[in-house]
Amino acid sequence: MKKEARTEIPRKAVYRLSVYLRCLHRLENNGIHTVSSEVLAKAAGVKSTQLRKDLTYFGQFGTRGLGYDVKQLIGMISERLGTNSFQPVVIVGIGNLGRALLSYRGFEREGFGIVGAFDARPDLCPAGGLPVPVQPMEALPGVINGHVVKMAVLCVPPSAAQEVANQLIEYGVVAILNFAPIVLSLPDEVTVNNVNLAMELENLSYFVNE
Amino acid sequence: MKKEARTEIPRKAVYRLSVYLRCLHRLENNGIHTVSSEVLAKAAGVKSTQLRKDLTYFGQFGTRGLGYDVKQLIGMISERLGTNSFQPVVIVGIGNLGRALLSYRGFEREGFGIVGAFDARPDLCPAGGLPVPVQPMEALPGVINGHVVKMAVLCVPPSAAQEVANQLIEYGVVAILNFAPIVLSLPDEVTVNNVNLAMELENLSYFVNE
DNA sequence: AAATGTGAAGTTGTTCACAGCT
DNA sequence: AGCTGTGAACAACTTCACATTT
Repeated sequence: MKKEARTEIPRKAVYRLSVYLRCLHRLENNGIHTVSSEVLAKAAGVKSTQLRKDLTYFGQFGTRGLGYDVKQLIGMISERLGTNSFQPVVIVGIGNLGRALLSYRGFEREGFGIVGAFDARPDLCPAGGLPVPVQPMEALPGVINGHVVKMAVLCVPPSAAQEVANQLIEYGVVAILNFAPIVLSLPDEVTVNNVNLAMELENLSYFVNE
Repeated sequence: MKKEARTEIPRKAVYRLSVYLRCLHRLENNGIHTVSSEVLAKAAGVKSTQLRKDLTYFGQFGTRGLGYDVKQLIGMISERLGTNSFQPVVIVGIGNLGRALLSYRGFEREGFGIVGAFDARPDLCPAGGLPVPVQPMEALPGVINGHVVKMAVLCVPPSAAQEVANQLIEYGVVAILNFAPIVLSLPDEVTVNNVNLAMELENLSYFVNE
């Protein structure tokens, strides 16, 4: 009930926006200023009509007979995705995967910054080479409040995931990137994106058998 | 043109099969032998009609008035997903993420086994604590042939991804789990699942602004 | 009585066809 | 002439309603 106006925009369209953004950045780096829906769509692996339809969910940005201004489109999409402004993120659960994500440089480049890493047993997490220290769970509410954190990455074991998610929500987080292989039950106003590596492999496996 | 019969089954339904499988395993561990579509669907976070429709793509497995046999369903889904038999996997690109995936134990449990890890510069990959040694790219075709590998996990930098993907296909791989943030162009008979962490965060970020 | 399986209806997302700018 | 923007047609997926089975 809070996601009015924007809820009408297909979630898949929002996903594709990220793909377009990446392609546009590549074009920009190559010194290209203007691009047609045909060309951009091909780069993004979609049909040109879909690209145009996706963009019109957000407004009119093209020039008929000419195409789209690369810089302007980048600006528009970045703004809509909220990657223009700095977005603080916490990561909970510093096992193998959590550590890898902490070390992953890709986030900063896109406007995200990890402002806190947490684990139930920070003493068991080798601190070597991590950009931020691993803190105990007790420190979580303080950091979330201090940085006004709205987004969290969840890498705890499945048995702990629901409980930790509940805590995150309670402290003010409204969006969770969940790597734990369970279905979280959370209020509707919270957005959850699930990434399940075993599931992706299983899915591929299905298609391997012709 | 090769995916006859099976192509008719919605890809999303295949994805959900993995979710159901996980829930069924949990039920089995709790000593539950029979489950209704209502209960299983709730556990999986879908509607019961959808669960039933998904299952009927593969046959009839329930008993009216009673429900589904947990063990039997597990067997059926595992077989369809191909996780009953051992599925060898190679992983290419042993950076932060690649290393994390190598150390991730979840794969083995699901019937997958990493039979080879490869990197353009194995000398730069600290070998400590990895279950398999990191080999140079030259060793790739030999391993793929030797183990009849059909699936690969791709964690190389975006600039190298397309080229490495082409090699993998050439050597006989038909399914790729791609972590590189680019759109791979590959023949239709190859299945690609993309996982893009920055994109998942961007997507969440969109929903953070109400 | 309880719960599955399924055609039909409904919903959502994609593509077409072309009108409308530049 | 070229390319965008968009209502209408289409396709894919989901949900409903209920007949069917145990």
